[in-house]
Amino acid sequence: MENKKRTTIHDIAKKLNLNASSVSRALSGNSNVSDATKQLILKTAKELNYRQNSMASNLRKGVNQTIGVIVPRINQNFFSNIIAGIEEVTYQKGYNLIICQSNESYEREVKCVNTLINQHVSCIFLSISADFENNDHLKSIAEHGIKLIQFDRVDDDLDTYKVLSGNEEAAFEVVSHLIEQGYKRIALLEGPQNLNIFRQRKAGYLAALKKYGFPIIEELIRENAWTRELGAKATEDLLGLPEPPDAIFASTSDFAALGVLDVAQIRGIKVPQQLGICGFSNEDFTEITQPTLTTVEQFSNEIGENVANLYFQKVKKVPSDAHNKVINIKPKLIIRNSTLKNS
Amino acid sequence: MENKKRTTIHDIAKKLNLNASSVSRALSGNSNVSDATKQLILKTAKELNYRQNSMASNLRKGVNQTIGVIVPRINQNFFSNIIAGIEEVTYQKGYNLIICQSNESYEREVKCVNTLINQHVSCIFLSISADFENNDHLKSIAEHGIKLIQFDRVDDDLDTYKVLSGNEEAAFEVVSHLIEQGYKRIALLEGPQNLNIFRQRKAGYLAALKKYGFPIIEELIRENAWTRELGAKATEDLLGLPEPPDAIFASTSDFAALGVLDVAQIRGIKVPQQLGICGFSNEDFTEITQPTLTTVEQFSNEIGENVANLYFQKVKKVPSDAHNKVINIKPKLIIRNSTLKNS
DNA sequence: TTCAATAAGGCAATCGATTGCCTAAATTTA
DNA sequence: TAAATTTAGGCAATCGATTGCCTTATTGAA
Repeated sequence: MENKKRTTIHDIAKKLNLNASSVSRALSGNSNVSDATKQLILKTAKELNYRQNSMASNLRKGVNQTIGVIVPRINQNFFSNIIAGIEEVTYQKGYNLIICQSNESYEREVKCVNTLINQHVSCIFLSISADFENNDHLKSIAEHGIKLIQFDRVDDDLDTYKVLSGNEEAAFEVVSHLIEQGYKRIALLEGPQNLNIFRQRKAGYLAALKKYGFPIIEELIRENAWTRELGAKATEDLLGLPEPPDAIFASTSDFAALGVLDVAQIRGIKVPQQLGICGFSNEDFTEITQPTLTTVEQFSNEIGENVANLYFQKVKKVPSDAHNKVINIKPKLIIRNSTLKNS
Repeated sequence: MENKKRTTIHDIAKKLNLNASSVSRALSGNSNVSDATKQLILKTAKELNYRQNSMASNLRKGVNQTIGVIVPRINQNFFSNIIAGIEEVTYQKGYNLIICQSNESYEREVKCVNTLINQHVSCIFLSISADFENNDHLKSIAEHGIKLIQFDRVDDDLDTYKVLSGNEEAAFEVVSHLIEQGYKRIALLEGPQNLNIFRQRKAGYLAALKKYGFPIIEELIRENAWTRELGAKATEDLLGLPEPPDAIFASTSDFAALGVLDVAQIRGIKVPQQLGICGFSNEDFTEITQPTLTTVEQFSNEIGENVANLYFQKVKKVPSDAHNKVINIKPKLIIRNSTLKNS
């Protein structure tokens, strides 16, 4: 049933008593083929159901219209929206996407990189995994003549184009907003500090405290609270302090903020009156909770579009220029009820 | 700075005064190479930073360890979870994934298929777009010797392996549950009927009504309500009827159910006492709403895993057998407060 | 010591498309 | 009409890896 043999340009050539080179030229719209034979070739190509073999073509031409994308998890809103944004642009350009997920594992990230190198992709778009160890694998990308664009979670030490979200500014805005709403003891749920994004968010938190002359209270800063459960657990701890916080900034994610809200509801603590809560990323559910959650919109789709456009407009064209350039996608503070103490 | 030339097996051969064939054999772990030279080759391969060119290898071997996936939208939870499930399996097998989104457009779906055919992927996993027109493009997949597995939204006319969610059974269960809770006039928000999944959900709805001897009331069945906004609009209409429904089954999605809930809250209608609401797909937010939403869990991750396993266990091995086989992933009714009138 | 069997590795074709170079025919120009 | 130029299309190498076949060299058996 299955035609194992696919038709090649040689089949077309044989049928028309021509040489494969003419067929190739006709199909690629090249000159040096008369209009009559060109039409004939196109017609028989259609008849024989011919499809170009991209592998052969790419091999010969030494290029590959394929881009590799590595993200920690495909099925996280933030990343799947970035991928959607990337895909929108690359599709227009006729490029293919090979998508890999590192599952937050360094080992697996290395394997993904190796696979993509073997595939000779023309560029890799990467957001590093949570247990990032070192950038040897990223260096080897360049060694094999492959471009690299980092986004969101990046290795600062590496000299590549980067597309970032303004994490520090956003966190600064969040904390400023909390302070202006009258909150006095603001706790921070922070993520793994080997990731730039969490370092930056913490920096923004600290900068805002400093600006307003607030003291830095170490016991109000909690590490590794990035799931709903961990957010809840950290909140239990915080609320058990002799001097508990009156606001919690879940800088890790909206899920952590949800965990905070869970605990507040269980304990009958009024949000935002007794406790202010702010998350990060503007997940869908943040406008459904009671009260609705203040959060930060990161424009993930735009981040993806920018990454892809960066490749086509800069990296692909002027490779030597592709160093240490950073694009910042400015996030936006979305103020909702969970922090509106004053209103 | 960039080493444009990547090392090939010929470079290694030249350096060691060997023939490329020996290098190839050594690297592929083949016999016919002495252990001494094999070690030598592996060592120099590492020194020269050699990476196999998958394109060349695939071309020669006539195979391609790549699978194409086409989904309506990458950034929809249901689909991104399926992709994550697929990726988990294919990654283990050393296969790559090329992911495309049709954006619910038939034209674009056709283009995606063509791209994947050109890429010589070994199999395509597909869920059809909402404005599906005909299956010509799907037929051409087989004509080019490429396997096809359909999942979730499938073309029934086509003779392929399929992985489905038990939509009809699930809808039947939903409506039975509503009836058992004492709801008397149950409305249906339905999706485009050219998609099998929505036809099946409607069939389940009708079957349940029939079983319980309930009449089919056409004015309670509303088409194309699959977003939050459209769900809200349909609800406004329904509640404006002389005899409004006392339950609404948003078979299209949880988002539509959310729209229903919006309207109920605006109008001060008590859920579940005055109006029962049930959604579909078990989105994260359904357990956050007030009241929590009854819905259907589809186990999207498992669907993805099944699709991929199907390929490796059946389709790849016994191609001739790959016809008209259907795997059903049984969904589960998640009963929450929005339909618990009795309790 | 001789012959057979095995091991090690080279040669060259192949996968399918592309492209530089060359030739023959057709067309233009002088 | 002859020379110059353009056009059409063939030839063969190439991209990098693989593999069937063949040739030596080596080992073992008789």
